[in-house]
Amino acid sequence: MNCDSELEQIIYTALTLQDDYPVFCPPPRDQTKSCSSLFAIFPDSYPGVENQGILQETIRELYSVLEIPQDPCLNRSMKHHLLEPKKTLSIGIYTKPASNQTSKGCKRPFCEEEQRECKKPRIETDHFLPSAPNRCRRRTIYSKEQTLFLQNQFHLNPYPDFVSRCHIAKITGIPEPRIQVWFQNRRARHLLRGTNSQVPQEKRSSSAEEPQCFIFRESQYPDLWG
Amino acid sequence: MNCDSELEQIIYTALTLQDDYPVFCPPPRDQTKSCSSLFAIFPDSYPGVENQGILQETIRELYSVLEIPQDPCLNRSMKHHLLEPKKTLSIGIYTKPASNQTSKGCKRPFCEEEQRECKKPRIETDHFLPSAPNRCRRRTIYSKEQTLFLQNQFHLNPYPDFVSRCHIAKITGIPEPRIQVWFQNRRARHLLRGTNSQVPQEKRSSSAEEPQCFIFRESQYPDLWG
DNA sequence: TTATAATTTAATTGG
DNA sequence: CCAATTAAATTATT
Repeated sequence: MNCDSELEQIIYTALTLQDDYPVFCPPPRDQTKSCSSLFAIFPDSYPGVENQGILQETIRELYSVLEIPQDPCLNRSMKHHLLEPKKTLSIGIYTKPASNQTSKGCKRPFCEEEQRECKKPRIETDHFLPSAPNRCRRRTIYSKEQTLFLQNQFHLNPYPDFVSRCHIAKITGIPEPRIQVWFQNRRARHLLRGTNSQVPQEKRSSSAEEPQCFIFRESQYPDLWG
Repeated sequence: MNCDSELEQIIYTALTLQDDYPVFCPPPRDQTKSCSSLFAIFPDSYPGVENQGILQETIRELYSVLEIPQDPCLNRSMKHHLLEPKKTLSIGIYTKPASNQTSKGCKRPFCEEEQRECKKPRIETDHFLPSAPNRCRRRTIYSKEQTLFLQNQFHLNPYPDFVSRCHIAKITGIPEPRIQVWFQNRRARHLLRGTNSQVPQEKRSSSAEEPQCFIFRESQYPDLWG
């Protein structure tokens, strides 16, 4: 896979995260300044990438659609891919130092107490947090076709790396962090780990060998492409 | 609480699991060899525990009563407590490498397909597995006193940890996994949908402070002590 | 039918 | 990444 196609995958997957981030990230303090300050963090050039202009534009669109606030909330795999210095695709997104607000690296939506209240029907919780639509994301249900596809992918490789998860995310339309969680839970339930059996038995694929070839033909999962 | 009393609690609780494991674990292939091969997995000594002989004997009894097959099926909390290397109470139960049968680490009773069949009225499932009495455990009923005690404990702390659940299990005679399920269901019913009030409202106890003191005086629950 | 035990699964936390 | 546990939703029993 060349750089451009990989970049395309990553950006596409990042775009699918947009449903997550309005929940995870509080809105920026000053809406008027958010855009300019946000775009200012991009470097002027990205060595190793050919179409600089398109890349810049795509990244701006990426951030705009994601509604990433001053402190970008990317998950670890995302950060790793975007910030990895040795990759030829190193983009280099920098985060501004937190000013006054205690910006926690928020992969998690809320602290413990807020989480408690989140479980209640929310009668008295909406007198603040004006723009937050619904702070409770929980419990997304995947369709039959999505689950079937995930199960098939799990059978092929129960340990997909970030790029593979991006592929799966693109096909299923599920954000990549949800894919990651799904595989974690699936491994916990259906993969006996740690115990002794040295039978082949769905093992973590060796990092040395080529990642397993996934079946991404549309004809096999027409419902996902409806 | 010293090591011996904690060990006593854990072992007692493990013994109360006996009703669960004949369902969770398939019977060993060869009944005549199960005992000897089972006892062989114990180490010769347990550093940090005083009464080695009594401990050995207790563990043998533990395994015997639990009818644990070659691949012990302990739930995760149990494994964590029994295998935790830094605990002074580290017992160190080893599992034999699986020989020919595909032994799964089963917290769940059956695999996915078998699990499906369990939900059905079971018409065709009993032509094999001769000694299994009833593969569907479901629906234990707790006595008035047990329920009352659980409710009181729930009022004191709706989130008991493993050790606390072991205490409750010992007093009530209910296996620890059932205790856990009971608290989960209780929280779902009486904690979350409480549209009523942000008053003290039964919150998860902070991990910093001492775990709440449970009332374990026999005089309060005479019926539980026969 | 209601109450509730049990099951499944996505999500969270901490290491 | 894993282990443990949670809430949410559902299933199923009494």
